[in-house]
Amino acid sequence: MTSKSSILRPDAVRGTNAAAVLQLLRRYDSLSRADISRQSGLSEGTISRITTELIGRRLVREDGAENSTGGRPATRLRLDQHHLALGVDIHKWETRFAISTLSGKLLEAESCRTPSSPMATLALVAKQYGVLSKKYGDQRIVGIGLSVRGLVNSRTGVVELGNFPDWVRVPVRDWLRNRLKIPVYVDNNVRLAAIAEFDYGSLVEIHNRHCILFVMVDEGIGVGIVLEGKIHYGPNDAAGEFGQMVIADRGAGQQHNGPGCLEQLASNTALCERYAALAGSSTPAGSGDTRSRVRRICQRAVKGDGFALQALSETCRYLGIGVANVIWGLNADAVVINATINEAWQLIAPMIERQFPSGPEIVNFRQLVLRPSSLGSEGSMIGAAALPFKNLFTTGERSRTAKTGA
Amino acid sequence: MTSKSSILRPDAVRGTNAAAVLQLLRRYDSLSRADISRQSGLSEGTISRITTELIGRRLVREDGAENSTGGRPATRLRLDQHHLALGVDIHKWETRFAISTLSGKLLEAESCRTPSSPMATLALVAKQYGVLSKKYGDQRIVGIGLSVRGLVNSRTGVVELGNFPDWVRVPVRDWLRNRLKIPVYVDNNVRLAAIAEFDYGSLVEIHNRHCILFVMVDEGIGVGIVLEGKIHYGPNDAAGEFGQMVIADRGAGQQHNGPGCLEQLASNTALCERYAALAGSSTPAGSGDTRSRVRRICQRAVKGDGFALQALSETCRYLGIGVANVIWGLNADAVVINATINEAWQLIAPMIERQFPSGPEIVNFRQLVLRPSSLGSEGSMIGAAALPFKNLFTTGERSRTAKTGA
DNA sequence: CGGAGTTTCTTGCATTCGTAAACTAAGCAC
DNA sequence: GTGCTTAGTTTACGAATGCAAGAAACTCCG
Repeated sequence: MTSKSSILRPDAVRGTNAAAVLQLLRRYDSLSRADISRQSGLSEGTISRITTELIGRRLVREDGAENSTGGRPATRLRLDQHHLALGVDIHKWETRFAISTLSGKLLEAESCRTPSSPMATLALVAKQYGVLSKKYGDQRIVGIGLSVRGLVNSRTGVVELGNFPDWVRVPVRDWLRNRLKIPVYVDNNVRLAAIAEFDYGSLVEIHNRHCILFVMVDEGIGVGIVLEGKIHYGPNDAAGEFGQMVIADRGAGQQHNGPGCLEQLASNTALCERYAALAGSSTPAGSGDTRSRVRRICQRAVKGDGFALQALSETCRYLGIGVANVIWGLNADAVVINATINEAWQLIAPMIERQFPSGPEIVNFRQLVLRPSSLGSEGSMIGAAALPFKNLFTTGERSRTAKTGA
Repeated sequence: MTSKSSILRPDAVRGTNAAAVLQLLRRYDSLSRADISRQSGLSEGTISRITTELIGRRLVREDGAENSTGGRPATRLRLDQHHLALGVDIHKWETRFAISTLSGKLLEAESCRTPSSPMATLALVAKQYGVLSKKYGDQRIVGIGLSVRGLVNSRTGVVELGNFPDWVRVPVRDWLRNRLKIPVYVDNNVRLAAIAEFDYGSLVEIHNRHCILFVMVDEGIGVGIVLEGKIHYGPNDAAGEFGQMVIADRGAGQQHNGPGCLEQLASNTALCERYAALAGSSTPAGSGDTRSRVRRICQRAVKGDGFALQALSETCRYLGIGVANVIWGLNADAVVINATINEAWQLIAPMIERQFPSGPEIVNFRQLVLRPSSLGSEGSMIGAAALPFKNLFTTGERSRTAKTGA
């Protein structure tokens, strides 16, 4: 396996380099051929040939000219907006749809209540695709990407165990692909948000980083690990469950989701319970879902409410310990937090950082960057809608999408 | 950065494929050209060209013929034993030297007391190289690999902070290279042992695995993370310090090597203290170094000694929690333990495994393999001695070593 | 206004790969 | 010895990149 996958063929070269060109255009939005040549190190001739191919495939588009700097003015190249993808983000109560371009811009978004059964949900996706496919004309939507909460096998496209009833071993990809005859991709929402943050987020410092921890806190805690620009899936597509990490062992027997694990100590639920315990039953703790309760706690903390501050501080202490644990092991150089408590970022950032050891001999935490997510709750959606384009940016994917248009 | 590193040139193809061929020969010891073609998927013609080049560079050698299976008998190919590397494993008290071949076999080993200062140690290495270089004749020793305990930057070859006095920012690589004019490589002992286990170890199940945790327990705890056959260094070459992971937070302020961290709970030192506390001062707990004390505890546990068993059990419980924490996050599919307590493997394996959650919905721990290290204390040495050959197995490294012999 | 200088982009040729297929080599079986 | 089978080599061909020459387009300056 290791041997076969590391084999190279001459025709794989073009694919890889074309992917690198597309990546550059995604990051810098607009570049001339000469710019690409300088950035990539490939010769101008090669870039010229690659771009004409990409323009022919309608992946890249010429877009006016730069001002001259004393010579022939450069032609601006951008990602073409021709190809579209349908992104679907399935929450517990709400399912959202969006159309996205190659550059990750969402053209239109729509949302509706999530049907009660998995199959009804898939049927809804199929119906929505039908409508949009007609609206945008022939062949423009090249694929569907779905974001699902829970355990997803992205290789088989099967939702093994969703975070909602009845989502057990649902063959999402095959069902939709057989019905709609277009490529379908499925992945976990945390990983998708992590990838979106890296590929389409606006945090400039992130792009140069080699090992990024993307921490999503909601009613659970999940971590997306981005290594050298690629997400780490693990052999069973189950990596990132650091929420189960035991950080406050009390001697009891170990079990799934036990009392001392990170998720039990630092999730939104934990924060709410902690606040309720402190403030007593006098405050309306039980109203609304967890997320809006957390928002209210944040607002009170910002105003100086002692109970809110204390609850937030304790929660962040545990979150900081958890993140620090992982940094010790992976030597991550960037941590991106996607959490409801980001609302009070100015307060929580130092609370988390306080748990990071410092000192002249501690090298793991040097140059570490801690940032709030730049995409917020849009992350999984953008990641989902980018899934059908993923191969273009990694292998160049010669055969599909092609149509050798023109 | 990401863009430049992902660029491919046509001439990089040969290097990559040659490296794949060498990897195959390393794993299977002996293969015919036809075998290599089948295993790699490359055509027979290409393999023929690659092997003649490798034979010319004295990296591969023909070695007799197989018995015929009805046609022309196959010519056996093996890694050539011509090129040698000097491996140096620096412990606190002892420094060991060994000569290794391309296939990772140690030809001769020698050891002596580690000098008190870093520079005296390097001078000793230089002297030893001089002796061996003469003994083995011209140019046969192509490089030196050093294994050092502590924080090592393998890119710069600088020992940032060794686990012995005065080893602070020692430019090991440059000092030796300038003096001896041959390539010098330095790395951390845990990572080297991890790589050795994967590349040269005899655990067959390990080779197919995608994410391996190599856990080394001594007076501290370090973890080597092997992803897709390559070790994870992290941006500052500081990954693997899971020994600092907090697993039993007691509310105290977080600090380096604090009381609740894995290393404090599951290292050899912790086991000794635990046993001493249980058995009281009646037993000779203080005699010998930690490692031999741990060996004695293991022997007693095997014989059924209650205190020894309890101490071992508690220690393994923590070790199991720590390993489980990492598996949740990385979804590793193999764990290799290199520890003094491996002596009582039959006892400790179930103690560790007891901390691994199981159940139909737990996918992270499915198909997980837990094994004792097959190389034991030899690991770092083998890894060190393999360092000078590393590039051959990854990029094919056309220029160096070459000499275009013959 | 026109030529020199400059920067951008394209095109033809040499080189380096791998594949496919023809071809040589070497053993077995009858 | 003749066919059959497997192993290994060689040659023609297609696909990439780099290099260098040339075409294109704009500025500057006399």
